[in-house]
Parts: sequence; C-alpha cells; structure tokens
Amino acid sequence: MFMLGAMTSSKDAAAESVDLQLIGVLGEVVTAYYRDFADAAAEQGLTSAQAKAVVTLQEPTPMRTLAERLCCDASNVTGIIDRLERQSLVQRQPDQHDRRVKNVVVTEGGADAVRRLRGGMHATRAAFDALGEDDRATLLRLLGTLQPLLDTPT
Amino acid sequence: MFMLGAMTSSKDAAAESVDLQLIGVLGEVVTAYYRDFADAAAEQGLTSAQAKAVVTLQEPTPMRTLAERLCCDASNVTGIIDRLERQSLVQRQPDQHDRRVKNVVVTEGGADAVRRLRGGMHATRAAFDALGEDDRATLLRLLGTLQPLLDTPT
DNA sequence: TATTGTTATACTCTATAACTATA
DNA sequence: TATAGTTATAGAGTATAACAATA
Repeated sequence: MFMLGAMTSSKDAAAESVDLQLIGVLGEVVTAYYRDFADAAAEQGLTSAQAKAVVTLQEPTPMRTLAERLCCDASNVTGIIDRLERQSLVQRQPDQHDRRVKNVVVTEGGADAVRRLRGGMHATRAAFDALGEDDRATLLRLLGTLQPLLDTPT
Repeated sequence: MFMLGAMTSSKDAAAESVDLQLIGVLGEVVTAYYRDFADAAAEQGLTSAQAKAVVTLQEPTPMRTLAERLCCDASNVTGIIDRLERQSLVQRQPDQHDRRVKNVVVTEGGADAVRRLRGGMHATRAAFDALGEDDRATLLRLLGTLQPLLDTPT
C-alpha cells in the first residue's frame, strides 16, 4: 500500500498504465520483504543495519568497503561493527599489507546468526513456495534482468 | 550484493537451487529500489520515513492508522508528522466524530513533493523501460502473486 | 476501562567535520 | 599529500513506559 503504491484503491486500475501498476506492486513487495527481513533480524537481536552488515560478510572486508556496500558514511560503520563485535558475531583483524586497514570477519556465532536469519524470513519463503516451478524460473529471469540496471551508481 | 544475496560469487551458482537464487536476486532488487527511493526522497529534502509517510496519505488518515501502515509505534509518528508539518507538506485536522483523533492530510505542496519524488526514481523507471512489453506484463503478474502473500500479518 | 495522541527516555542510525596513524 | 579508521556532534528514527483527554 505504500512506497510508490499510489493506485487509488481500484476504480481506474484497468485504465492505469502497466508501468504505474508495476512500480506500485514492486513497492509493496519491497516493503513486505523489508519488513520480513527486519523482523527476522530482530528475532536474532539485531537491527536491520547490523543484520545487513553481517550478511554481506562472506569474506574478510575492510571497514571502508563495508561502508560502500551499506551505502553509508564510513564513520557509521565503526558503531555498527562495535555493536556486532560486542555480541561476538564479528571480529576486527589487522590487515597484513596495510596497517591502516582493519578487516572484519564473521565468527562462528555470526555465521549461525546469519543462517537463523535466513531461515526466519517466513513470509518471503512462503511466497516463493506458493509459486509454481515455471513461475519461479520466470521470476528469477526477470529479476535478474532488473538487477544490474538497478545497480546504477548513486 | 546484500540482504539475502548470499551466493558465493559464482562457483556453484549452477548447482544452487532456484529458490536460493531467487531470494538472493530479490534481495538485490529490494536494496536497489530502496536506495533509489531514499535518494529521490533526499532530493526533496525528505528522509525515507517522512517520504513513506507522505506517500501513503491518499486520504485523511488518523495518526494511529499511519503508525500501523508504517509498521512502527504510534509515538514515532508524532515526530515524523511534526517535521512534515513544519515543512507545510501535511496538516493535522481534528476528527468530526471522535475528538481524540487527529487526521493527517496532504497539502498542495505535499502532493507536489510526492509527484517529484515519483519522477525522481530514475533507476527504477529506467529498469522498467528497458524491459519489453511482454516482460513487463509478466513481471506485473508474478509480483502481484507475491504481494498478498507477503502481506502476512506481522 | 479502553483508546488516541503525546511526552520523556534511551538507544541506534545517519552525515559532517576533525583527528591519528599510516601510506 | 592522501587514505583508513575513529571520535565528536547533532538530527532523525525506533521502542517502552507513562500521561491527559476523550470514548
């Protein structure tokens, strides 16, 4: 119902352009996905920002890189990683080649939290399960087409 | 690259289940859409929360309803509407039938800001434009199938 | 008694600017 | 001099608890 979900309930829905409908429905899906993610994160005692950070940590990552990935200023990352480190979900490690750099790595506990987080996205998983095999494949293809375009530099 | 975008760069992408890929790609699309929305909001001098609030105001809405719609506590809405009202984008109006209730309405300026906000989502619009007519229709159908399921009560 | 909106409080996220230690 | 990470600061979002006005 929100983000760009501007359609007036129903009346001229038929007359509405596919583009406008598309942007509205995508807005709703985005909102629902975000809520599901935030809820699952909260169940692990994490804020959305903390959850986003730990989920991206597939390999040791410098603070600076993390800032770019999270689309926020580097100064914010200090606090986010501080709080994750206090919960023993990540660790800061000195870089071998550049002593200015600190690489953030996930701990065992952090990896467990990520697994539980993924498992906790019930609404999203249920929505996919309800889709047929063919529809899932089609949706995957279409979203894949969308994704690189959305990766526009800010 | 984040949210649930867990795939290990590439290696066993082919062996990965469609479901896992789907959740990964959807995560990327969601992230990109959110960024586009936040950027467009910032261009209008609005935070994401403020933009979300004003975009949902199709008709006069009690503070309480707004809180449910934004998935946050009612006490937060006071501040968000305070700041929107200070920018003359919305107004609080006393309810005729229940004197406890205040209905929030969008001003002319608020409606203009919403229009500019929608127009400013360049990346999202570009991504849709790049899709063919058929793909747009298919995506609309598939997202529509997803949406009510995601509307699961929190 | 229950509900609406608000206030007070405390914590987190956010950007900006300035600092330090390295490069 | 430029860069990585941090600190300090101030504004905004968030939940919890308590409150006044109204139902």
